[in-house]
Amino acid sequence: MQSKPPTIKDIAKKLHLSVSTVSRALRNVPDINPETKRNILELAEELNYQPNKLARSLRQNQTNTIGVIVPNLDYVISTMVKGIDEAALEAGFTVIVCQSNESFGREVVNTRRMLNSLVDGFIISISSETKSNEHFKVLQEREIPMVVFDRVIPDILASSVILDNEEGGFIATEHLIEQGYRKIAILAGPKTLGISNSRFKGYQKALKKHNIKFDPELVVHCDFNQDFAFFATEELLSSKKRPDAIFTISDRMAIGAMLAIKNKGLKMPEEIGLVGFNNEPSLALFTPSISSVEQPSFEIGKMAGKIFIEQFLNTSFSDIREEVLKPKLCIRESSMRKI
Amino acid sequence: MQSKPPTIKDIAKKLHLSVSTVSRALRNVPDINPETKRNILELAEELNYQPNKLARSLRQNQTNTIGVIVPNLDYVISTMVKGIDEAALEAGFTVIVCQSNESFGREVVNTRRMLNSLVDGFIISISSETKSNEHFKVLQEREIPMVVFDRVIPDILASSVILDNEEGGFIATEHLIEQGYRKIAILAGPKTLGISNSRFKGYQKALKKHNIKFDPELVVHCDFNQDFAFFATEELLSSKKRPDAIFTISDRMAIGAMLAIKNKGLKMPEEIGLVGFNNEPSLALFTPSISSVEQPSFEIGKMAGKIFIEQFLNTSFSDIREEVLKPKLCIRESSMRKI
DNA sequence: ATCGTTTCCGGAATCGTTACCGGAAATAAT
DNA sequence: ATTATTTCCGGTAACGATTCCGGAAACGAT
Repeated sequence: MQSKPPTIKDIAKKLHLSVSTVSRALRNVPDINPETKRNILELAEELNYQPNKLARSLRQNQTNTIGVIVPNLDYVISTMVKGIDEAALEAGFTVIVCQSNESFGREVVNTRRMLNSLVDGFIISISSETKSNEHFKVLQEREIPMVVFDRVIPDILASSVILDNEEGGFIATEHLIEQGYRKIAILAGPKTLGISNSRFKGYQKALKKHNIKFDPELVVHCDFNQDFAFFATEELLSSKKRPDAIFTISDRMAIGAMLAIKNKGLKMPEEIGLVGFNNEPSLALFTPSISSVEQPSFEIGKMAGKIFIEQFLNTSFSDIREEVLKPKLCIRESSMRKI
Repeated sequence: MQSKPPTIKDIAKKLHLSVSTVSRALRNVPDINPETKRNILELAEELNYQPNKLARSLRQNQTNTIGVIVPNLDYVISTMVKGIDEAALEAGFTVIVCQSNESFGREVVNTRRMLNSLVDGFIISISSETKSNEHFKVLQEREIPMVVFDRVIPDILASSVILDNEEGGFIATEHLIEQGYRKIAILAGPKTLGISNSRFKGYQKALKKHNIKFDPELVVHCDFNQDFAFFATEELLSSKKRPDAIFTISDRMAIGAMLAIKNKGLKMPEEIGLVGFNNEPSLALFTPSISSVEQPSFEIGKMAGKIFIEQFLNTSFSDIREEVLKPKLCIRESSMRKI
């Protein structure tokens, strides 16, 4: 009994019209008698007609779909994706999300697969492995719209929406300094990532401003990973130069650090301070609750989406935009030594 | 300078062949001279030819894409989706994920939109609002393959993969009983959801087995929501019949409950026990760490994916399968009163 | 009455691919 | 040598929509 979904042809036949007339009625174009249009729309409604998107996209060479490529779907990024989603929805676009799982290979594959006429363009946050940008240059040659966000791609001509990561590193560090901490360690992320370096730079800037000598031994580069952070912290705590505060550039790392601190039996915030980055909701639930740098994730995503749409609709060559949004410090128990 | 991507036609023209020959070479079909096939493949490689999926899908009336509709992307469900992803990848399928955000309306819309020739079938976990299943009956009439998982749809003929939720409720409750708790409250989810009721049933069964009288006042139905759970727990704790243990059917609710318990100044697990459901990773990080029922999420997803593929490839009418996987209790500090 | 303009519609090409049919050439069988 | 069978390839019609072109009918103006 399986009946195929009705097509434009079925409607045309039943009303003794041509497919072109039906097509005109179904879209919002002139050159159509209001009455016949009404008839067509009625029958379409009755048959529950739904246009075949494949056919339309094939013909129009346009899919009204944005390909979003992200390294993972953690709290921050999934919030950003929601922002993209909202911007897309408002413009009648659909979003397809692909995780690269921090793998360069999958990033390349995903880009290629989506490019096969599935999407009109891309909104991208690169994987931590990604160093080359060859696979994106192909897109540029074909003039396929592209916006990068969060983790941007160096040396590529595309609009970008990012957090002011340097500012984030700065306010976190300065806050610790103001709370009286002096030997502040940083758990920085992988050196390959721009966001790591920017946050690290902000850290250094804050130290300099307050005349605290920068000590390279208090810097640990490790993966965005709770376990790595745990071990790194253990090592820091048992070294001669035991820090009296730790700034981690992600919350996962902050949690790892906290576990190590608890293990060591140190009191927080009295003996050691801690500030994370991202402000994931669970931070408020720990004892002590953990301070963190909050970023406007949803807004970043939404802005990326809006810029994409804008550039897509602008047939004329639109300008490259670089949006930088400001972070905000969220102070909790883990770093509140002074009342 | 934007050059359109090469098509099968371009290849044909350059090699003075017909498109049908090229098409044959590009697929794995006989009726082709090995040498010409080699030539074609070489040129395709050189031009970096990628088949246009839209055209292929339009022609074949098949997209090799599975539409996955979920109420949200929390820890458990996103793990399940990863399982689906893996099964799909192995079979050469792509997955498109859509969140209904627990809204019936969006579920219907998403289903309809995806159905417009974007997907070959569905793997679904319904929203908590969903009561009617009309929008799925349409799928059945068109014989569109469909597998339900996690939260199943009542009264519909489709294969399903779920957790043994009754067993989950049972082992959690029995564990609390074995730890000496007697007045065990349950924060059950929305009454509309099958999983709520099953877990509740398991709870009752455990009480009965151990000859503990069931007390309806210790049952609270509320949303899967940390705040609701917080207030519900506050109320429970200040009532005459203050419970000495709480079983929540989700971890979010467990966290809410724990906050209320801490607020009240009760000692855990000495004065009150707590067991959650889902075993989210953060549970281990709280003090005290929270016990929870773990489900094999990835396996559930992967099995759903496999069954889908199987049914899709089986043109003959395949059997309805009902897979029920077993949960596992993960005991932590929040419920360990006896050593 | 003639010509020009609108208004409205149909025909046909097109998007890139696959599927079916048939036919020429080469090979095998009688 | 004739027939039968492979082997390999081309032509063409789909799939379902959009788009361009042109033309018939209706209307208006002179």
